[in-house]
Amino acid sequence: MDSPEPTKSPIPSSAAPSSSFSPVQESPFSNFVSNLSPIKHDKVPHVAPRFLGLSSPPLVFTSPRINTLKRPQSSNVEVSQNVKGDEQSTNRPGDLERSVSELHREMIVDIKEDDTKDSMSVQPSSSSGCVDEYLADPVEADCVDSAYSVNLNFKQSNNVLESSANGLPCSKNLESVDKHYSGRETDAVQLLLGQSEKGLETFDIEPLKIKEDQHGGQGISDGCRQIDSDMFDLSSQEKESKNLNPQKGVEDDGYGCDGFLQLQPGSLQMAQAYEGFAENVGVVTDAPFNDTTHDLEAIEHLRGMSRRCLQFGEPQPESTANCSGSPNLVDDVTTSVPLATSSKTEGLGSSHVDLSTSRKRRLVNLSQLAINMIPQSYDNRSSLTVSKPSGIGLHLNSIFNAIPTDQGGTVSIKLAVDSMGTEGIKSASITSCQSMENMENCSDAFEKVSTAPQDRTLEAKVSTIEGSAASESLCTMESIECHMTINTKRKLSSGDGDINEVFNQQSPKNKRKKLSDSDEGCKRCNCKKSKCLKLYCDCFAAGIYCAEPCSCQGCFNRPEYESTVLETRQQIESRNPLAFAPKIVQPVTEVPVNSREDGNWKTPSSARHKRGCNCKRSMCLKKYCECYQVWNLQLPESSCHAFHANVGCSIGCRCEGCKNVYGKKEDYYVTEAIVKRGVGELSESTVAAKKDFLHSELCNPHYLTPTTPSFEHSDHGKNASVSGLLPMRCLPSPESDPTNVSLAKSPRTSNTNDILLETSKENLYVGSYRDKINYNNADNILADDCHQTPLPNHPSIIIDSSSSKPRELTNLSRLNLGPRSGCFTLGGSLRWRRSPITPKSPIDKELQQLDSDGGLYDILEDDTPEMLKDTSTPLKSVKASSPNGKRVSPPHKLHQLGSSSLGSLRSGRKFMLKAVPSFPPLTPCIVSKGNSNESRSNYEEDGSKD
DNA sequence: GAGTTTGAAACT
DNA sequence: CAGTTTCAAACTC
Repeated sequence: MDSPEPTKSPIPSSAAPSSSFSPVQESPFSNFVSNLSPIKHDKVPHVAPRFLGLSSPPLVFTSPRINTLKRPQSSNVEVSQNVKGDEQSTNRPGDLERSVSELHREMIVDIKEDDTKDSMSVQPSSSSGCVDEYLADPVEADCVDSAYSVNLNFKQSNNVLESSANGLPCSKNLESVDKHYSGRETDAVQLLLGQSEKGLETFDIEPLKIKEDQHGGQGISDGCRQIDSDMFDLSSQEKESKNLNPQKGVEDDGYGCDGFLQLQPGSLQMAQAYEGFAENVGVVTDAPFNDTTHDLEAIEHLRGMSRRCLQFGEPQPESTANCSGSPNLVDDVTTSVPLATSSKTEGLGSSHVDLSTSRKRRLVNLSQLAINMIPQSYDNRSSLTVSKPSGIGLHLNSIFNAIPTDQGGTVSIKLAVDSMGTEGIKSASITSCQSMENMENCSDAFEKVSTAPQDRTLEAKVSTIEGSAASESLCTMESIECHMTINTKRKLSSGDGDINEVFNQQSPKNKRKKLSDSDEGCKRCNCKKSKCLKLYCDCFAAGIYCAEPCSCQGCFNRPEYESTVLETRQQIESRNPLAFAPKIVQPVTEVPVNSREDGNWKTPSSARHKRGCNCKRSMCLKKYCECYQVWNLQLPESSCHAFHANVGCSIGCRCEGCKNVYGKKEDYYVTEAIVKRGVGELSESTVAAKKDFLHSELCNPHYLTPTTPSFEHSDHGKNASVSGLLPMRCLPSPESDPTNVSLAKSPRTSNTNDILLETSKENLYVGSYRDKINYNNADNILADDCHQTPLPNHPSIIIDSSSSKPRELTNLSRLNLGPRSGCFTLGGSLRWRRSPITPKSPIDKELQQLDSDGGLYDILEDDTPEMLKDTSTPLKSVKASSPNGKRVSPPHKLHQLGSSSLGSLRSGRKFMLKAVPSFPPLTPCIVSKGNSNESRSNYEEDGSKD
């Protein structure tokens, strides 16, 4: 079911309602699809399909990966649907199209004028890319989270792209479009109009002419201002001419656009137009329309969305191929364009945005987007929830770590934004993203952005807007984007299973291109004897299906063997609930001390390995060391991103002669000792650090994947000492040692986080509780929505938000429970995942509180710490918790578990174990609903066992 | 590309 | 729980 079937299913669904794109449509199928594709995305480059349906098989990464995977899927699904709709629309020579085409022309003209000013330079996707990225970010975030939730926005973007694709009679046109950047917008428009036949070149020329003709009199300088007005006018005209239902658009906006797209009034309109797009068959036309009518920003958003969609699109093609009721269209789009097309399409979409968008607007829009995005997550559930981590527990963590490390809390946000933008740009031009390169690029982009005053303003706005939430969303966005690109690559490359088949369908060439483009970095497994059914296999461990990039032999980690995979996963999880949990736990604790001062989060122990390494000869200086190891996301995805875990060794490590560059075990002790000294005192610096840390964490996957800590906890602390961070946190568990918490924390507690925990258990609990509440509220809302309108209604939202999140939320809401022990653990992990975004607002509040109370950490910690706290035996070393201690797939199931056995919650382990095993199936809401009980039962069983 | 080294994962 | 084996990645040549 997970991968293949779902993908297929979506097709019909999409096909059925060609015109209507109601988010609901995405529902089950879309969810499945999203899940499937997302998996791929997660691994990104490789497009490794995750184990969708597998309830137990945590989707690969219960935490982040799943989300990422899902996102792409959702996007794909949506896209497929959209495509269908587009096809229909495009195919239909409706009056709307005509009118639209006309409008587009006008639009184009206007845009060009604007572009000439702003974008002329911008045209190169790069410049626009930033904005686009920003805009896109939201979308991406949606996509990312959307794993479950199908972001309307994303859909819209997808729709646009698809529509464009549809409009393009020939894949070649798309390519040409890509090549002819300037012509992109026009091309897109034309495509939308169905003028693709003429060819890109003609488009380029025509639009220009049009500009001259229509706006010849207008100065370029006027472009921006007038453009806006013109845009509006045009939009209104278009609407009228098209007979499009503005209302629909508005309503739709309510879904997706409001959340993300709502930027400015104009942008809103744009968003609406987009939404209207999705709904209306003439989506394509709408897209252009939006571009023209709405602010460039909106366009960029759309573009970014489309772009991301495209990126996802790679997977999309798969999904589309699988799902698309009309293989022709799919084939046309996918095969002709495949990955490349996706990128191209992105380029197109981006180009539109780029051209149209002006920095200022961008800035504004971005800020708004950031804001909107946050709400959207709630509203839409889609992106915000993104649960960055969803992408990948470890990987994400590593990624996030990297980001924050570089620039720290707020900075990380900026990076996220910037990176988003840069990524978008690059991705536009370059579909394939190379993990490290991408990151670097992102960072570079970030720098660039920072340099630009406008960008700065944006950044500031973003940061201010939702603070951590925004940053998170952004971060997630970035990661998502990266993943997206990677995923697309992977999708392209991946041909395994149905999903893979889909890719294959697209076109080997495309795949190859993508692979080649993106991917050298994206390594995948090379298993020969394990059949990719053991943790030896990175893919399997990551919860991803093996794909083309893999050179494994006798691989069973494929959609075709889903049942086998699931069973195996279950077995492994039964042995070690944390087996699939992220290995790296966030550094919450450590960051503050050394790294902060230095500004290096990475440095010493920003993140910790769950179990800790056991190096004896490598001195923790080689990749053999899991702490030092460069986590290429461990997953294929990671490989692409190639994020360095940069995890310092900690007490948990049993390494000998540790020389870990990122933090020696000895150093860790020292730091701990220092911390201990100051533990009792929460200096302002610590508080600030905490704040920063929170922000960073928000961005960091760890939060998303608090599981690790919990897991560690759960591990029983076999290595109590082993798991540096976790143990630290765990120790504090009030229950276990309320009074001695600090003591219990022991050395590790030294970490600021630990300190915080120590400082006030109450605070922690309270904070965590609050978080829970907040999250719960949001979750509840989401959950309600989900439940009420499972997939269909809020496909995007429900589906994605870290796919599992909705479930979790629902579970949480159910559980709601409370009291800390159980609730906390679950809530924490769950919250984070699901609400990295949603929570933001709450988080911000909490941060503020923390400021005053220093409880922020609590929240953060709560996620894991609570888990840990709950864990009866904090000291148990990580190993104990998870012998393997590898990736603990966190959370998804945690909620369920929590729900199932609140009473058992106390025993962190039980909880953890339950949670771990019960990874929510990749499939979104549906699964969650249906499986929730199962997972619960499982958890409960585990708990009973415990 | 083949072989070696390494340490995690799995097994006993 | 400890020890051993298996495994695949990382590394070296």
